[in-house]
Amino acid sequence: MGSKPPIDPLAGFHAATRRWFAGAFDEPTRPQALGWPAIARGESTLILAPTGSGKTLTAFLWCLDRLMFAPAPEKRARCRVLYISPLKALAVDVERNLRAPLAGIAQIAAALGDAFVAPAISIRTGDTPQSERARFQREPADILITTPESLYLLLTSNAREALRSIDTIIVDEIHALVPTKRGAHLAISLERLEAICDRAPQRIGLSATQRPLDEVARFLGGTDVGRPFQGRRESARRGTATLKGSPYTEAKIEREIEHEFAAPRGAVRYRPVTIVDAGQKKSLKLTIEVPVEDMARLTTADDIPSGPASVGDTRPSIWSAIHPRLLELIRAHRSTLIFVNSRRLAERLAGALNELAGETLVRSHHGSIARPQRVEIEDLLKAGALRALVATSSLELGIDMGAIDLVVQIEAPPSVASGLQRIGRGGHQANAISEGVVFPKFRGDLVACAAVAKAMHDGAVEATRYPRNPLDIVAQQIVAMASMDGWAVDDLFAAIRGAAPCAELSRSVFEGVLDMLSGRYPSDEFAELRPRVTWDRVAGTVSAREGAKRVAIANGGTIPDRGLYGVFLLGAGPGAARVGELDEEMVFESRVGETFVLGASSWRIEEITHDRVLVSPAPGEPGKMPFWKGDRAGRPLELGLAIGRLMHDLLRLPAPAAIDRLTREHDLDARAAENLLQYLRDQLAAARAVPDATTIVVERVRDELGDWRVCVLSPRGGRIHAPWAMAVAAKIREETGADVETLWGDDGFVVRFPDVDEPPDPRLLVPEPDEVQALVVRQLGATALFAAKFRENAARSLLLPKRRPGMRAPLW
DNA sequence: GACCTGCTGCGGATTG
Repeated sequence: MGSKPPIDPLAGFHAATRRWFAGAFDEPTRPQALGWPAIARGESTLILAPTGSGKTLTAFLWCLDRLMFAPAPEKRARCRVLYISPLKALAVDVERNLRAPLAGIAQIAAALGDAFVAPAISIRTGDTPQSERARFQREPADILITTPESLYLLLTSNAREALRSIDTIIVDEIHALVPTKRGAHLAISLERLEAICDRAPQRIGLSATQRPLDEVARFLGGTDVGRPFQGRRESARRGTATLKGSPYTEAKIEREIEHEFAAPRGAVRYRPVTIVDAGQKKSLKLTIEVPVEDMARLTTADDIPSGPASVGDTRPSIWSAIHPRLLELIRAHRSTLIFVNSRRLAERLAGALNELAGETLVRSHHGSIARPQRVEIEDLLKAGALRALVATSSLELGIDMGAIDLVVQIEAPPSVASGLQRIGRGGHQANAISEGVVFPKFRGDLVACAAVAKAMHDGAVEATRYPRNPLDIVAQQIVAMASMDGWAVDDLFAAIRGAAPCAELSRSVFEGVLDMLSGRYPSDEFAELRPRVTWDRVAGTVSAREGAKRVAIANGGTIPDRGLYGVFLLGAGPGAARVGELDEEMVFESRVGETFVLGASSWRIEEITHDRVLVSPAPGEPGKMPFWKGDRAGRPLELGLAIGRLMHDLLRLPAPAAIDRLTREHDLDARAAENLLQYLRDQLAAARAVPDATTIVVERVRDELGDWRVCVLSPRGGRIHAPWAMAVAAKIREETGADVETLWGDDGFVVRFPDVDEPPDPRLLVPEPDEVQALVVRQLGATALFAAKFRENAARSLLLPKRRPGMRAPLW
């Protein structure tokens, strides 16, 4: 850790590898120079490597060297390197990026007269045809490139035999997986792999800037308890001991859940992982630009309709000032990448810019655009053939986009980490400065932009944390594991606990999952659920029941289905000409003959079937803007507090000093700084207080119906405000009997009191710290959020196995 | 009044 780079990081490589590298590059990048020694020593290694720092070779060059110049093993033990990407597009890109070094090194080795093996590479994702899947099983490649979901499927099929010889695992863009259930799912898959491997594989993780790196390293390495050391007979004996104890009372479960979150980490032994922090602070040139004099008094009308409801609407809008300025920036640069925070805005902005330009200068890119079109757009951008692209976070990570020389961010990015990722997508040739311009949309947004800019310069990314004890993931993996092997309960428990997210899983909660999977439900209401496994408590074993494997395979993975309709070109062949997808509700509100916009092009609806929308192109025609319901990101608490501190400080500075600080430390242009200060003055005049890191502002108003509404203003973000609003609703019901409606967001929450004459008591809005948890727990079950999350968790636990592959899954 | 809510992936084994 932190060791000095050796004199020549290439010294240990074969002569051909060295020569090829020296011919292709000036010198190793920092991640390569620092990472290779640890990899060469065979240590599991986490490398923090910025994009564009040659991370493919950082992770792979030792593998390639070894695969080419070590004697080839027998055919069935051929597969030795496993590469895991969170994105299919990145998997394809990596395969392409490996070709040049393989060919180059081979050529030099041939010239030198040295014997070498030409390693075979195989990609396995959802796009891989059946024939190739079968071929991999017959003739394993030396390097397998795959996704977390496909790895799970491989481990749950006969193809897993080819994985036993794997000695190196590379997890790319690991930061995108760590804080998610997708990551927890992968962590257990890695333990399943570890359990079948001839020897424990070396794990190599590649990460963007993250904090704390220890947490990411624990995730990568897992724990030592995972490897089942005990014989099965002994396991069985210990299994019987748990039979006598009565299973669960509600109080016991509550204590267990409490314990899960409070358990000290001391007892767990994590596998050693060498951390190589090769991140270097990238030079950022940021500007927060406000293209109007006064954001509170907008004069010009926006001439771009934003949907059917606003046709003919000419409300003043900041967009009419942003659009021309954006066009100016695009025309002054080679390739501009514009990030927005929603798909709808991506479409609208691309359309507006093209209209203003009088040509198709700009395309849009987001999760609802069909993959072939996205690939085409990405290629154009990579080649520098596209002047500008409006994207959501779909382009935040993954393949390198060398040609971009300007990144624009519309409104504050969702977090400091994503802001850094996004601005870093520009100018990422070694040591180039990343240039970014941020346009706030409204005055409150301006404050957030200012706080993020400073935090980005400081590299103050939000702390990352992997989920603890995700029982839905545990359930799914247990079914998959049992469908492949009979397991002693102790071994199963140990294997699951090898994954860092489950390292502190308690025995009784684990057995609770087994209870559920084996059909022991707390109520007859659930009796129709089919048990997936048989748990023999006397023998201490778990085995699969009929059909378990099919369910595990057809419902694997963690990403919830959204019930989207596919959009296809009318008359095109099956599978071909997919344009993208639309939200269920959007489709229900649409009729044949209407036009809508997708991918910055217009389409006419020709037919709507039960699972797809058939369209024909309608170039040049105005269309309505689709909407999609995504998950709300929710501002991280750390960013919320940074915003709060900034407001607090600014209020206590004389105006000239505040302006000075905003322009010098927060990258605001002069108009932006003046607008921000005016905003704070206006808020002070209106409410005599500004919400900040230490002040919460409560405002009471009567709405149009005469009902009381109470607004609680705080910058702490939706992740805090949601449970806070729930606690408030519970408290109000318990103390006054009234059922209130609540609404929350990143800047506070609103409570509506129907049929109440008296102005509500503000003390109801601020529950005591020691009552909050109980209030939230009481309220939670009645919320729509809980219902949605419960449904997702049930699906991940394989309790809702209704999905048919390739078919739209309706949400009701 | 003004701004108006992300992304990621996706059967295997066998039969005819």
